[in-house]
Amino acid sequence: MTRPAVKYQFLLNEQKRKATLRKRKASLIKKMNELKILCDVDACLVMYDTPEAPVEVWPSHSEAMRIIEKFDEARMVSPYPELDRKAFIQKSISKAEKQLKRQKEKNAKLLMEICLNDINAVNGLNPEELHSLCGALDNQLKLIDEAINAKTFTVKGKEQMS
Amino acid sequence: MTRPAVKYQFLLNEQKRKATLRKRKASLIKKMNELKILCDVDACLVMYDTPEAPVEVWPSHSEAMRIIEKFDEARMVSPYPELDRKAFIQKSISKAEKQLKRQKEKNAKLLMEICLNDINAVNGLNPEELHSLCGALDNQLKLIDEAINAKTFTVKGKEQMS
DNA sequence: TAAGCTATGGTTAGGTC
DNA sequence: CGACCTAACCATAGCTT
Repeated sequence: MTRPAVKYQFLLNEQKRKATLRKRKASLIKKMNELKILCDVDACLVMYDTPEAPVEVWPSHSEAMRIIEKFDEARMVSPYPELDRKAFIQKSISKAEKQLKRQKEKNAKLLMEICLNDINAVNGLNPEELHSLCGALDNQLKLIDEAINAKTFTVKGKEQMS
Repeated sequence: MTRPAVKYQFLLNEQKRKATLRKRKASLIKKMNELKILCDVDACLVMYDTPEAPVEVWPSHSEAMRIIEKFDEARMVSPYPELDRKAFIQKSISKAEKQLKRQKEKNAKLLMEICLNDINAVNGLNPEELHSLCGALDNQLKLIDEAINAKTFTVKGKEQMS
């Protein structure tokens, strides 16, 4: 990046490579955390140096697992193909319940932040910004409704199964 | 970051948040790719905006799956607990073979890069740098040996099973 | 081997189109 | 909504310790 003294490619010098890896890894994680805070996205990073090296995950083991589960869902493939249909749906219900819980926590956190930290900021907002804020709150409420509906639907599916 | 006009936290203004997400996401991926090239690490990023939004993965779907498999291994838990022992070990063999293939590809790529692109750089290296380069090549050879040994061991295990 | 420093240049918030 | 621009601001290669 900064002052690329040599060509922009694999660093043959092992010492330089290690130093660069250490510095840039820290920066990369910092950037990811900033993005998570600023935009409230879910993100995780999985990295390893060599196939023999231990895997490193950010921001945490548990959050990475949670986010990667979403990735598995997106593949439209059950990560547990051996489970029968009933067990898989029960698993989905459990997942939906956890998601609802997380959504509630997020909403509560957002409201707390607004109430505790941004009361002055809210007072100082212009009409357009206030409109945006209202929109954001509406979105949060909508998300709560959707999560509740999703749960209701899932529970109905469960009842139909048994 | 740059000119943080407001507080460093969740961006309430949706338009600003989207713009920031777009810009920073691109930078984050760029940084990750730079790190992968400069230091030859395996890394992937999994991210989604809201639980309803589609999952985004970098650098690619297939590479993310490969890297996340390594993550599953690190959990010391089989992602397929229902498979019997024989099937699981066969799966491990297949994985080891793929890993050996990747390692060979990496070594070939490294040697090609040195031969094709860095012949002048190698000529211009001072004794200390040449020493580092030799060390790096030794490491590569060592990794090849280790991969071969790992495969041999695995194949033996397979034979013992049948 | 890693931490601290600094000049250089890459990143990015805000504005315009 | 996003592409483009510019003035800050920040990341980081090369050194030193």
